[in-house]
Amino acid sequence: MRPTVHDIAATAGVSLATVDRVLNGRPGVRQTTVDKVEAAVSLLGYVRDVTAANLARKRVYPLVFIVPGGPNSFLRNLTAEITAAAQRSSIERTVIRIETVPPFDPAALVRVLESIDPQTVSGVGLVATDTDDVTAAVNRLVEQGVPVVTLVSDLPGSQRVHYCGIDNIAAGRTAASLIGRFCTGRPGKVLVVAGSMKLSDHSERASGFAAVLEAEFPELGVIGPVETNDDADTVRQRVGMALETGPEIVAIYNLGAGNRGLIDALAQHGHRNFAVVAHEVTPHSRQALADGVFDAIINQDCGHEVRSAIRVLKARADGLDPLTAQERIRIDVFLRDNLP
Amino acid sequence: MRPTVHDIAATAGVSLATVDRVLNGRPGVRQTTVDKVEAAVSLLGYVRDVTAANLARKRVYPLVFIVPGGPNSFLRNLTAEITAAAQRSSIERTVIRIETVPPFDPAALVRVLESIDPQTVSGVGLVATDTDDVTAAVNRLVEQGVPVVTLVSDLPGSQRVHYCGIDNIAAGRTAASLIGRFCTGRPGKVLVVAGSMKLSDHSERASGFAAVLEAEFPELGVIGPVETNDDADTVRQRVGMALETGPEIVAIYNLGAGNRGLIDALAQHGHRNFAVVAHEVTPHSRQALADGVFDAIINQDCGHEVRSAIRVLKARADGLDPLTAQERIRIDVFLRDNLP
DNA sequence: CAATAATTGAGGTACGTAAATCATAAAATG
DNA sequence: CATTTTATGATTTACGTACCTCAATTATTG
Repeated sequence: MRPTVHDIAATAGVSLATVDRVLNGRPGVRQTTVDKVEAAVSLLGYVRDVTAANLARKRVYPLVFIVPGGPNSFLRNLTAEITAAAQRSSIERTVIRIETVPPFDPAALVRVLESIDPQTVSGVGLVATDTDDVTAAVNRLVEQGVPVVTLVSDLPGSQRVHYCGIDNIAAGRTAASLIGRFCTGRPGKVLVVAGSMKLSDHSERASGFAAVLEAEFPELGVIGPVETNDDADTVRQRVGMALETGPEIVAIYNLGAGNRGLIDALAQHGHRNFAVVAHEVTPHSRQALADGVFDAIINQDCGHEVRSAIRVLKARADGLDPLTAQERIRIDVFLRDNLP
Repeated sequence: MRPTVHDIAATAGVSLATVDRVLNGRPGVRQTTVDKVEAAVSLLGYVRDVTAANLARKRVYPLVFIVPGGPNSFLRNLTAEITAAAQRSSIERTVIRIETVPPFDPAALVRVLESIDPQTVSGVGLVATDTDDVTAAVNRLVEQGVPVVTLVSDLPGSQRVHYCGIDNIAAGRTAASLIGRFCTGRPGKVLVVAGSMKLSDHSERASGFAAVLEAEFPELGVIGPVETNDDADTVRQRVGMALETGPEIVAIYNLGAGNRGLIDALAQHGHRNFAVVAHEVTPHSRQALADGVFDAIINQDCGHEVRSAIRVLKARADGLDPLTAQERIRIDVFLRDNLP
């Protein structure tokens, strides 16, 4: 049987009340007594029964998630996963509030971050735009004792306690490997389409992609990245233009959203056997992969990301270190045949 | 606040004891009273607080896992994951016993299955050999009320309550897609290496692979599958022989274990730019991928499989339906650049 | 109708922890 | 040394559920 607080009290030769004071960092215990209790804890290998503790203290974790609005399928899916997590609230003792902000609007993000009350909120998750004002607002929250995690897109210079998302440099490198091999020696250009270089996930993908292409597939050059603000119509126009004016294009890497626009552009153009790699499984991209319009999709499981974010925030709210090694989000590579 | 048994008792107009009798299926309650209580439950949306319930009943789940022994890296890793889960036992209220059996020995597997006491064991997980005697032994256990799950390799004709592993037909198809694309039009033969066609995972991969290759890449033919019993030395010999006598080989798909032997054979042969796809990330296969000897690795995360198996067995032991949709194990595709 | 059986209520204890109160003991202060 | 402060002990209640006992009520049977 695993040891309980009673066992600790007995072996340390102190009362239950003192054990409780030590374990929960309450004042009024001499250092020598603290040491005695901690010795007993490590001797017996005591671990607090978190479920019993939560039961006793009626703990809840009020969390806030900030997600950009707009039609982006991936972000809507992310929001749906947060909502699903909110519905498990009663089981997980979380109280989740979702704040929607206009996309590509750092100022709005900052306003929401500043409206958060450190007294009543025990953790914040956000999809960040990598700008100085957002970084500052995040740092301010963290300094007030509110753990903040970034989702999908990181804020590398900030004090955020964790990033819940894929390694985007590796994702870009993977895309380059795939495109390079799918083209096998055929020289030409790769059109790179991005949403915004202000999003660190996009800029990281672009740099990883360019690095591998240059090093391993010198016969392929890069056109772009073309910025589209993740708008499908813009993607359609820019890709259409590029395909007409650049006959040497043999592959396309869309590292941002707006896959619908890419699919439309390719349909208009009459397929010229491009190698096409895109990001995120959505209804449209899934269909394109099944139809052979896309060759591969690089995906991040946003359900995993949300659940990981919640675990990390809860752990930090309790002053624990989350097992960071177990919270790594994998880069999924989907071909037509392993699409779930 | 979420409703408690007290709330149920109050709205149903019965005592706490009666609510308890209904919720836990204890006898001695009139049907009309049962209905009243159940009406209150669904009216208030009551969900039992599992943590409090487990605390009160001091529930433990004694589980048995049966894994083949031998040097197979993947299976050793699987065993390590089960051991890791066993170390979380006190938290998860499981008591896990690991039984090691000789590999490729159905009779030994049957003996262990028959030694299991349905009274004291609340669930069993095993890596199955797909033979009739094993199927029969599994069915006997299930009929005695012990839920059984298969890990890694399924037992399709049996009564096992769940299969914790990847879709191996899809895995084979994915391998074919990758090899087909990596060869882009270059005609030739693909050498297929397997452990044993008695393992349903291996035979399913082989059939998925052959199907896609025939349908989509008619310029590529199949040699094999060569059976090796997952022994690295045998793999080395058989691959070496094949490469010498079959100069038209352009790609290799090892759908079984023994990657070490494959790597050795390729090294001896002096690389002739084969497209090589193998299964499972192990220290050797990881190195081979990094070195460019392998082009892709198809992987299943055995940590996920073990955790999923435990969740399913616990749920079934409590008479609950596990959320099968959430227990699907993904097919990971790793290239050099997205290897974790 | 009485005897018996089936059903329900009332109340308690337990699980492991949190958190509070109040009394007592020890240490520090003047 | 008396007084104040600080530490500690002893005890209790609570969280939501399980499970037990015993008494009381209601149905069912002969």
